[in-house]
Parts: sequence; C-alpha cells; structure tokens
Amino acid sequence: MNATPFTFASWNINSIRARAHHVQDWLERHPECDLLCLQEIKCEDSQFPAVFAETGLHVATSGQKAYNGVALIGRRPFTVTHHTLPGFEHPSARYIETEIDGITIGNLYLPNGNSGGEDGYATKLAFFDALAARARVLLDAEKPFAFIGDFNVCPTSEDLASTSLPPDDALIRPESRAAFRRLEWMGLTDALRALYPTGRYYTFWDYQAAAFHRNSGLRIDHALLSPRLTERLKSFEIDKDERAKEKASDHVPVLVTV
DNA sequence: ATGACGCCGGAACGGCGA
Repeated sequence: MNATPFTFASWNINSIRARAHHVQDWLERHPECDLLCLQEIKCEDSQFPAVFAETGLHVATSGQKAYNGVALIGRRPFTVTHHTLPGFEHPSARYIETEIDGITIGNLYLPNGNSGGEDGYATKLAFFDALAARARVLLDAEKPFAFIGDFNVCPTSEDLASTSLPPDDALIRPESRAAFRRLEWMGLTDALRALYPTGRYYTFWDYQAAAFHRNSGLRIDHALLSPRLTERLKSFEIDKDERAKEKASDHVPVLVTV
C-alpha cells in the first residue's frame, strides 16, 4: 500500500471568476491538498483565471459559457482521462476525470433536476445511469477510484435541515436517493459516512433567509470511494469556515485524505 | 410563501441554482 498520504478536495465554487481569490487563499492555507476539484466554474476554458497556472499549479478544465463547468487544480502534473462522462450525451460540462498517483478521480457536477420539468429530472437520472456504468468499468478494471463533487442529492433525511427543502424536491426525491444508493450497492462507500455513521453534516447553505446563520443546510457534496480506496481512507473534512467569508460560495470545500 | 440571494449575459432583468 502507498504510505504517502494523498489529499483531494471538492468545492462547488459558484463562478471561479468571482471567487478566484478565495481559491488562491484556500490553496495557500491547505498545502496538503494535492488535487482540488471545482464545480460550477461558470466560464469557458479560455476564461479560467490564469493566476493558477501562473503560480505553478496545473489546471485542466471542462468549461462552458455561463453555466456548469468543472475543473481540476493540481500541485503536480496529472493526466486527464475524460473531459465528459462516457454515456452522458447531454451537452453540459459536468465531468472531468484524471488519473493521479495511481488513483482515478472523477470530478462531477450532477444536474440539480428541479428545472425543466420531468425532462430536466430525467437528465439527472440519466447522469446517474452513466455514472453507474462508469463505476462498473472502473470496478471491473480493479482501479482504486473516487467520484467526488456536487451530487445534488441528500442521501438520507439526516442529510438536510428539516425545513430546508419541500418534500418533492429533486434533491430528496426517492428516485434520486435510490440512484445514489445504487452506487453504494455496487460497492462504493460514502466517505463521510464511513467515518461518521450518524450526525448532521452539511456542505451547502442557501444564500437566502439567513440559511447559514440558522444552520439550515444540506449535505450534497460527496466522495464515493471504490473498495480499494476505502481501505486507505484516513480522513474526511468539511471546511465550514469558508461559508462565513465575504462573497462566499454557497458550498464549502470537502477534503478526503487516503 | 413559485419570495429572499447571487451568478451570468449584456447592459434590464430573466434563467438558473438547491
């Protein structure tokens, strides 16, 4: 087994151009983070702030205009294996995958599923189907891997403040939770719950109605680990302090160390 | 409480987010 710790993190940044300084500051305060997975960069590849590459970091993006978009920022060079999720044909930039230090990491931004009616919701389930198919491929190859990012699902009733969502919201619909559980049944492990089986942990607080002040949050940013990576799991942290900052994203960073 | 807040595009305010 690899004795050197490896730390990877996920952060839905809600526009990288609006919050590049937060990411820079955060990376300076977290030298242990080898790879940062960003979601909702909300810009095209060419608009991603140059400051990261200019300061010696390694950047890969799967961007698009105005909406969605994912990116990887690494301390060391890495290889991008996929810029889209195989089998997910919808033209939104929601997945980028790398292999680094022998670990495959899929950085994902799942559709919210509340807009676009039943078609919009079907797109969310279609992403889950493609993700399960990708998991099958990686499991069969016996790769140590992780899916990390904004899953836009609260897996159980313990993963949201009781008044934060209406009962038919796409983040808590039974089909959404079943799709998440299906990945667990395939053998993937919800890294936070492996270490903290019970208790309320949130990664998102709405901008509205003083949600952070009231701790009316959601746990929707997750890391699902393959069996071989789960054996190596050392810690899972939620950087809640980031939410209290001026001009914060509505999501906070989560860190996994193996 | 189809609202609040905050991003984007494009230069006002609708679309989208969760």
